[in-house]
Amino acid sequence: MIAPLIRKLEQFQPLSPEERAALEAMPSRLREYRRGEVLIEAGTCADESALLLRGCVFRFKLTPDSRRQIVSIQVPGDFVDLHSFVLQPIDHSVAAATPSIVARVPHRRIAELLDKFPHLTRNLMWDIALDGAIFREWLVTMGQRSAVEQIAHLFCELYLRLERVGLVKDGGFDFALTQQDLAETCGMSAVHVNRSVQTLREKRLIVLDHKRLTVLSLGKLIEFANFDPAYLRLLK
Amino acid sequence: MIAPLIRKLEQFQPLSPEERAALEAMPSRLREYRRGEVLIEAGTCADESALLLRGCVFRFKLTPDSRRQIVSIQVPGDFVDLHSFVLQPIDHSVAAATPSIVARVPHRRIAELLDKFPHLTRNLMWDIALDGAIFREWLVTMGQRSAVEQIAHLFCELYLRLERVGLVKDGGFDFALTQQDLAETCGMSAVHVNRSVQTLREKRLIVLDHKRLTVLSLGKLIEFANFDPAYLRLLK
DNA sequence: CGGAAAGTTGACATTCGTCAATTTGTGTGG
DNA sequence: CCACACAAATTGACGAATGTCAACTTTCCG
Repeated sequence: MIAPLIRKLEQFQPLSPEERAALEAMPSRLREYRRGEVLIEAGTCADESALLLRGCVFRFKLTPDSRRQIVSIQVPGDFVDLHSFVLQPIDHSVAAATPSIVARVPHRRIAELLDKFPHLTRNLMWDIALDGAIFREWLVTMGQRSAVEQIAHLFCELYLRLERVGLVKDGGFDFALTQQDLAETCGMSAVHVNRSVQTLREKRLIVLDHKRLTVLSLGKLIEFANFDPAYLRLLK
Repeated sequence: MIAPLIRKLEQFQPLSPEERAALEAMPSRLREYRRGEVLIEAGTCADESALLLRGCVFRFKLTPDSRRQIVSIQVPGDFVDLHSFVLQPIDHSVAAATPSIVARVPHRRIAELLDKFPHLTRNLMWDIALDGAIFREWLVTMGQRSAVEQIAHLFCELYLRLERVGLVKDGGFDFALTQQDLAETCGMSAVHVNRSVQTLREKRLIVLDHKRLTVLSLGKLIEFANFDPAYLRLLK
C-alpha cells in the first residue's frame, strides 16, 4: 500500500531491505475522506502525519481577509504534512479534492523509526526539501509566466508526478480539480482559468473533459509551458 | 559569529551546551562577496552549504526563456542552502544583494555533527521545513494580494526576521534591494513596484530612502498588508 | 427528475506592463 | 573637490492582461 512512498524516497538514495520493511510495517490508521472534506486544519497541532494512498488532496492557506490560495497538490505516495513532524502548529489546511484514502502515521512512530534507522532521516529530510523545491518552482510560475503558461506548467508537473507513481494511463490522468480550484492554485479568476484552458484546447495540447486530462503531446506542452522537470528529481 | 543561527535554531527546541559548542566549533571557510556576485550556481553540485553571517543574499531561478524570479531573501543567521545537503544538484542560484560574509560549511562536517548529535537533525529538519513555510506564504502573497499589499507584506516579513537577529534599529533596517530586484521578487514590473512603493509612502506607512527602510507604524503596515506573522515561528 | 454545482460566454472595468524620456543618486578617476 | 558615466528611481502615455459581473448552458448527483 505504501509502495509509492518507498519508490519516491528511493529516488534520493536506495533503502536497505530492513528500512523498507520497517516502512512497510509502519503502524498507521487508515482513513477515508469525502470530496471537499478537511483532513487537517491550519493552526492545529497534530500528533500524526498524513500519507496519501489514493485520491488527491490539496494544501491551502487563507489570508486574514479570507481569500484562499492552494499551495500544493498532492498525489498518492506524497507524505502530505511530513513537516508537521517538526513544524507545529501547522501553517496550512489540507482538504480532499477527490474521495481519498490516507494513512495517518503517529509522530511517535516516525521518531521511533528514525531512532532505529538514522539513515532514513536523510530520506525524510530529502522529501521535505523536495517539497520546498516545488514551492520555488511554483513561485517562478506565478511570478513570471502568463496565465496560459501557468496552467500548462501545472499540467506538466502533475503529469510527471503521477507518472512516477504509475497513475498516467493512455497519455492522461484523472483530474478532479474544478476550475475554481485551479483559479485558487494559480492566483487568477475562474473565468480566466476557463479561457486559458480553452486556449490549450484550441492549440491541441490537451483534452480536459469529464474530470479527465489527456495530454495530446507532452513534448509540445512542455515546450509551450517553458517547463524544465529538473526540480522534480525524477529518476527513470 | 554564528550566534544568530543558534538563536534561530533554538526557536524549535533548546540545544544542549554540547550541541551549541559543536555548532560554534563547526569548521567552515569564511568568504566575502561583492554586491551582485553569484555565490552558488543553479544546477551545480556543492559539497558545502552557505551560512550567511553578514549582509544580504537572495536565491533566484531563471525560466528557460531567461526571466528571473527571486524566490527567497536571506538575512544573517540564515542557512541559505542547507537543503543542498540532501538535494543535489541545487535547483536555484544564490547571489549577494549587498557585500556579504558567508561561512561555507562542508557537508561532511554537517554529517559528522548529525552523527554525533542525532537530536540536532530535528533542528535542521525544522529549519528546512520553516523555509518551506515561508515559500507557502509567498505563494499566498503572489496569488492573492495586490501589488501594494505584496510589497507591504514583504516589508513586514523582513522587519520581523531582521528583528529576530537584532538588525532592526530605530524602527528600520538597511534595505539594499533595488526596485528591479523587488520587481523580480514580487513578479511585477519595476515601474509598478515604484508606484506601489510611492503609495506606501503616501499612506505614511514607510520611508524608503538611501537604501534604508523605516517602518513608521508596524501595526498599521501589518494591518494594511493583511499580515499574519505565525508562519515565521517567532518566539519572543 | 430536479436542483445545485461547474463550466461557458459577453461586456466592461481595473490592474498592471511596456516604452521612452527625464531626473536623481552613486562611484570613480582626474 | 569636480566631472563624468552609469545605475537607479521617477514620470507620463498608452496598450495588454486579467478581473468582475451577470446571464446562460451543461453536467453531476441524489
